[in-house]
Amino acid sequence: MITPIGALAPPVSCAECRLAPFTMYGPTVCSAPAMLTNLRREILCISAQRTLLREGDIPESIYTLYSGWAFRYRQLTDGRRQILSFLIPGDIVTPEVLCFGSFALPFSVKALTTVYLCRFEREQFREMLTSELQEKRVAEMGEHFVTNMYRRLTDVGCRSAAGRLAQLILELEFRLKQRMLTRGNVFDFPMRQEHLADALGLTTVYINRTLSSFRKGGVIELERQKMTIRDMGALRAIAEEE
Amino acid sequence: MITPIGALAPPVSCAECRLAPFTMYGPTVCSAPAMLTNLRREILCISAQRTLLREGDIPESIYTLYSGWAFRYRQLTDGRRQILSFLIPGDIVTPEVLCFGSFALPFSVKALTTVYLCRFEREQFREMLTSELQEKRVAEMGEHFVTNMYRRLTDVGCRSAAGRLAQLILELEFRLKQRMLTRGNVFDFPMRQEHLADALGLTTVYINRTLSSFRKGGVIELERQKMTIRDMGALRAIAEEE
DNA sequence: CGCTTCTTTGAGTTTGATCAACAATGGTGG
DNA sequence: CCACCATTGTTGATCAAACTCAAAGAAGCG
Repeated sequence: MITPIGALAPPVSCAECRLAPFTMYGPTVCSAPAMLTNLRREILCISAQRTLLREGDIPESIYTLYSGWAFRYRQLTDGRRQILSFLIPGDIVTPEVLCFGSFALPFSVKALTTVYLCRFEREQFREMLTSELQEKRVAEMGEHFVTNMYRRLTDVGCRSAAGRLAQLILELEFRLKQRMLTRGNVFDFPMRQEHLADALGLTTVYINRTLSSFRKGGVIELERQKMTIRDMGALRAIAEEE
Repeated sequence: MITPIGALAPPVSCAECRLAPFTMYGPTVCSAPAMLTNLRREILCISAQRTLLREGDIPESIYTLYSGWAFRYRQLTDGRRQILSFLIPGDIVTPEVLCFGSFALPFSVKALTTVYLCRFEREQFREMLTSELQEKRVAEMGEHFVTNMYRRLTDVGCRSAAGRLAQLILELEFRLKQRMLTRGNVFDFPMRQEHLADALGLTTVYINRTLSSFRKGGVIELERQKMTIRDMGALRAIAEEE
């Protein structure tokens, strides 16, 4: 089942969360769902376009994204913006705060759609994860995190427009599939072309042309915020630029 | 004093290391230099162009760079290469291994000049830093690390060739100054234009033209691997692109 | 000195940016 | 339900930043 974008509030008990089992805090939820529910301080609903966290903020809480999408970005003084990453349901908004403790954020976070967030006390959440031999999970998260960052940098530094876009689509498909948020090759894709442009270091016009070349080539379909991968092989080939 | 590039072997005792006080493990060295020296397993000398660590390696050791420069990079199948970061004397080669423990490296590391490395057992080095209330330092390192990564991505994604190059020069000047490795506005700059190109997502030819425009504008001088910033204000202005 | 690796420069090309106009789309209030 | 307006997406024409290819100079090194 695909989550209707930004529409669902989290259940009262974390035990009923259909998302949690597939996240990095999944094992904790499975072994002690009541504990997690107890730690949850608040459920927040934030509408599309609102800023959740601002560069320089020192967050005392850990937020998990239950439904809807968000993105993390840095803004230059002249208005240009680099989107650092997209957040999908089940993501922790600031994993680096889990790893390193609180510090002045070097980025802002904005809701792309309406989102529901679960708020936890930072230290409690940390202890929960670091206590019962789950440091491993935190470490794993850190690894994924830096690995992903390096991949992004490599993409933006080395790849053509088509390569970068294909790479991003594949990354999102992969992450959404892990969370059981795809149906076959169809999944939510709520970004405006402007977001894609800012994430990939391109302009909206060029994103548009690249997307339509994908469409004309029968590689993807994209309509009303739903992405369909029509030709996975072709998309992979474009991504690898072989 | 500027370290002659890649020429100096570390002293027998860490207490005499002139570099250590300015690094992230500095406080430890200052309070217990003998302990650090005891943990040091080996001193390695590796000549320029040699690969220190390969993508996929699972390092059991922590290496610190005592003298010389190195760089961390990812290579695409078609030969293109993205340099992720440059390592200068005093840097830990794989800080993420300190933060997250050992894992398959998502990048390779190569010596840019001849380098001297100090090798430590990973877990011992970690314990040393995490024991005596110095988790804070590890966390700080992690922060700097991710912050820097986001800056890099933003640079490559948003900035012009001149902006990126200026940004890189300023970053290196800043880091070298912290380690007392500059003399006024002069510092070592051992990279070939090829390395700059691969770090910034540009070509050598274009790096060359951008560098010579900087030179003609009286912004920098670069000769025999020595960089001189002639007009810091101008360089900053180019970097910010105001 | 001779060889190789770097750097520099020129000419021509490409990718992706800019500018501008217009078409869809979606949400709002009447 | 429709008219209206604000976003968002699409397309064309033109432009510029950065790439490619190629060849000649410097520098470094045994």
